[in-house]
Amino acid sequence: MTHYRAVKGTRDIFPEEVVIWQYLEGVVRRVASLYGFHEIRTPVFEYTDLFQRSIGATTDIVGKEMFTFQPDPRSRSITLRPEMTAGVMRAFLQKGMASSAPVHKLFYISDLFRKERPQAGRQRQFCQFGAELIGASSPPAVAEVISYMMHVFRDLGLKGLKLRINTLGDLEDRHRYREALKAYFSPYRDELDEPSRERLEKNPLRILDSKHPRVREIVAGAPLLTEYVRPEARAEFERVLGYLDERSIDFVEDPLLVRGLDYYCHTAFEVQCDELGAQDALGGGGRYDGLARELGSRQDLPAVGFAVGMERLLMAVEKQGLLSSLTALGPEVYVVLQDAALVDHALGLCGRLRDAGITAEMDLAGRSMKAQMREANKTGARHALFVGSEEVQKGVYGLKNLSSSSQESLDLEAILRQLGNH
RNA sequence: GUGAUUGUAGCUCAGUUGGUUAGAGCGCCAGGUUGUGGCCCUGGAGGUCGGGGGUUCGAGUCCCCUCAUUCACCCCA
Repeated sequence: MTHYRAVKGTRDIFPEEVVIWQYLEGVVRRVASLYGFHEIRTPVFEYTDLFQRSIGATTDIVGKEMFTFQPDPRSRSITLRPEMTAGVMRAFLQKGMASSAPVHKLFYISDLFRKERPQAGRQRQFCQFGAELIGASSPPAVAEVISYMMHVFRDLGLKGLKLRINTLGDLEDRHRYREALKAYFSPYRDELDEPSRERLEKNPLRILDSKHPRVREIVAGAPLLTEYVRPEARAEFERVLGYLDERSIDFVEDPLLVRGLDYYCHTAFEVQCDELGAQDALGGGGRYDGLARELGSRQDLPAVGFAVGMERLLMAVEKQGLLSSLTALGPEVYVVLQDAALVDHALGLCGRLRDAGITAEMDLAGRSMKAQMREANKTGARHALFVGSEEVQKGVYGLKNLSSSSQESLDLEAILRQLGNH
């Protein structure tokens, strides 16, 4: 054990596991193209104020979880992105994408950074896939985004996920509700836990999803957001639910669901998975119509999006035993040499095979034949190709099928012809 | 940031009331006769017992500190 370890909250992904990641990413990309979402990649860091402005200065993310630094004393502070939406919107506005088409559908698979204490399902560097639909946030647009997300889960074979959904109303609804909550909670002030007490002033909505037992009791009697959402907003929300029904997407309405980021309004949703332990949110999202203006856009840009934790997705898929058939493919041919003097010739053979599109490997450590055969077996190679002085002389090699153990002598042309067909 | 947990070979773990050269399984490497794998057999390499200090004739085993891990709170993906 060296004393160099991966930094707290980060981890390495080795080849065996990379196979799983590639599979997940593949599904995400394939389904994205089904819906017409196009991939975007933005820088891993942004100017700090972008996040302060978009996510909200009072949120935990901005308050204590960002990796922030200054490249040098005179330059602007920059921050490792703690989420993707802000950066995507910034890129969108910077390029003026709004003027090239009214609606854009973007998706991403990107690494994010948050300085939290690591735990099951939570790391300091983690990956999310997500989508942002910018330019519309009508019920069909919201349904489109949720459908994409659920489609990915469905294609992976995930079962028993719980989609919780709620409407936060528009800014005015929220404002009125906020005041009502303040009025309701104030008498209980002394019974609230420390964090909830702080939120009472800054962001009372967040008290609603507290896990503190006593706070939950108090919350049970609190006025519901539903009562403050005006009929028009409610009607829109109903349309969203209608579309979900039509697409057979199961959901549960949850009036207590409030998402943590300031920019959400109207529809908000979250997907839970029991198999994940304490951090059971697989993903979440919602509408953020006000964000573009918040970031300086002169026009309103309605938008909806979501993000799903890839590590959590991987855990869920693993827990549900959905990865059994995933294994890395071994080479078509493992070249086995009888004597170290023949490396040059073997190397040449490997080259010919590879040029013909046939995967080929050989021993690079000068090991015995027995060791080479064991290695061939271990790599999962389908054939062993024997190279000895006799073979080299005649130009005919032994090609052994490693699963049937049958072997035949063939010249290079015949080998290429036989293996090239697959 | 708070609480708890664990820390012995690459991995999973044993290690007896503190007592001679710290063990197993798996993995790895090499052999099992003359140019050929999977099973099996034999042998081998590999450990500052997380680190530091203390108690003791003697500590992997007890005490303190420290670092790291894991889980939970908080929050979120």
